[in-house]
Amino acid sequence: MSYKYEYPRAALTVDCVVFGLDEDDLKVLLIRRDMEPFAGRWALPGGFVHVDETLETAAMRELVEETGVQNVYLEQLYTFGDVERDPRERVVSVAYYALVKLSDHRVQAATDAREAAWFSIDDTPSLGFDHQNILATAHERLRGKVRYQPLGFELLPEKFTLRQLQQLYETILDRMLDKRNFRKKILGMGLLKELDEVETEVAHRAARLYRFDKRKYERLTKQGFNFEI
Amino acid sequence: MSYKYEYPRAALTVDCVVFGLDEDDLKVLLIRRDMEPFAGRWALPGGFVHVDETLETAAMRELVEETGVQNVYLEQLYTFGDVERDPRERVVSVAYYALVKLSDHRVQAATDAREAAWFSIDDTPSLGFDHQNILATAHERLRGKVRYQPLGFELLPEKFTLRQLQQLYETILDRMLDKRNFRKKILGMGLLKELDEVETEVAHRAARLYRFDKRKYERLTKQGFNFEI
DNA sequence: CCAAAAGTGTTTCACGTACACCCATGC
DNA sequence: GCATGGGTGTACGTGAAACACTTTTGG
Repeated sequence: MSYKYEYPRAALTVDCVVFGLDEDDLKVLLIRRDMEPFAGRWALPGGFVHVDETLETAAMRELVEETGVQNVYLEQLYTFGDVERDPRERVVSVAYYALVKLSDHRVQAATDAREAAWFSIDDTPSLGFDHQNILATAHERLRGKVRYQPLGFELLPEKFTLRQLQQLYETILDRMLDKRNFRKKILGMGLLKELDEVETEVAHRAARLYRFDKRKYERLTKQGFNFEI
Repeated sequence: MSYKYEYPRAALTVDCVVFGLDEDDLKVLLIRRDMEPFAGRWALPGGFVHVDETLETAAMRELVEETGVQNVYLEQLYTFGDVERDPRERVVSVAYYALVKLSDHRVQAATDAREAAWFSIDDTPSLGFDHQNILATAHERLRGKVRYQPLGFELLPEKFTLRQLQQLYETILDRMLDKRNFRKKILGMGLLKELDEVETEVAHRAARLYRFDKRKYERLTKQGFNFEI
């Protein structure tokens, strides 16, 4: 108890909403709390911001510590500052959302000492604090932003089929898309590099694999191009 | 010096980017600092968050205290948390942006004891802290959002002409719009109520006045309507 | 009567949308 | 050979964009 201030100060935390895509199921990574308050309840990974680290650094650090998740797309979501959002004391939380390639992270999340698990976004347990609210805000942001920014590729493996990509949009936007129109539009942007590979281990004709050309996207963006599905 | 904590804590502030529209000039409200650091320099209005008030409350309180601005559209922008952004100590700032009807606030801002003034967005003085960065972020957000949400009306008087509205979009989006197409589109949405009044004190044919029908907008939004210019 | 801005329709083109069949592959 | 999904083109309608002149009013 050795840090003193003239006025009382709110504590500052970060919380992370980690999204992953499992076939046609949007999932979120939760941890089970081992301390009060809300001990035993599921919650978003997160924790206190150290005084000598940036907010983004804190978010990444907590993600690694609590879930093993690393090297992911991370973006600030919103800052939640209701006075009573934490029963202990005044805590302001800067929320982030992360997009991970589930194929890379399926195992790691389970190997940590703390209990971490993926839940379908529509079937989450009751969460502590105002985390239900944070989760809903993140979901809404993802739905809104995925149409205008190439976020979706962060949820897929490096190499993917057009069907996977279409399914991603159908899952997140929650509506069916026409196959021919979808392919016309996405290929018409010229941002997908067609690979000389096809998917394997499927019991039917194998689909061609593509890779997102991030360099080209950045180049076009500077020239006024706008991504849109 | 009486509040003690086990770990050091960042201080928490709010900063506000207040936009106003003066004819065809987008302006921002700045205050001149009377204390170190950056004493004498211009900066965004803002200040420390009290431990018993929400972030939004703090932003509104600081706005009133420092500029006299009241009853404005206020929205959270982003939280800035670089470690060295304040030379005194670690300070995390939650930034908000506000849209005001300049006609209502032109006088008040100047009557406060502290010096406050409106600057053209493209001609601001050098700002203290990372406020130049916050300002740029807010400007970008406004430009991006004004096309998809009826934010613009917050910058105009209750009653306005179509010319004023078009000029608003031209100013914020920084490109010319076709008069006939603009009118067709905006009137086609059915969100403007045509009044039985015309502008006064102009040296030519007076234009009809309109009012934005917020109720109708909210009703349509629930039915899936999307505002777009 | 002149200056200044208000107000008004039509044509063209691009793009979104709807829609159905053959093909390649693994079992 | 059959089940499964991969891959492909066209027709139609809607909406965006380009574009110029007449009307009203105040001075």
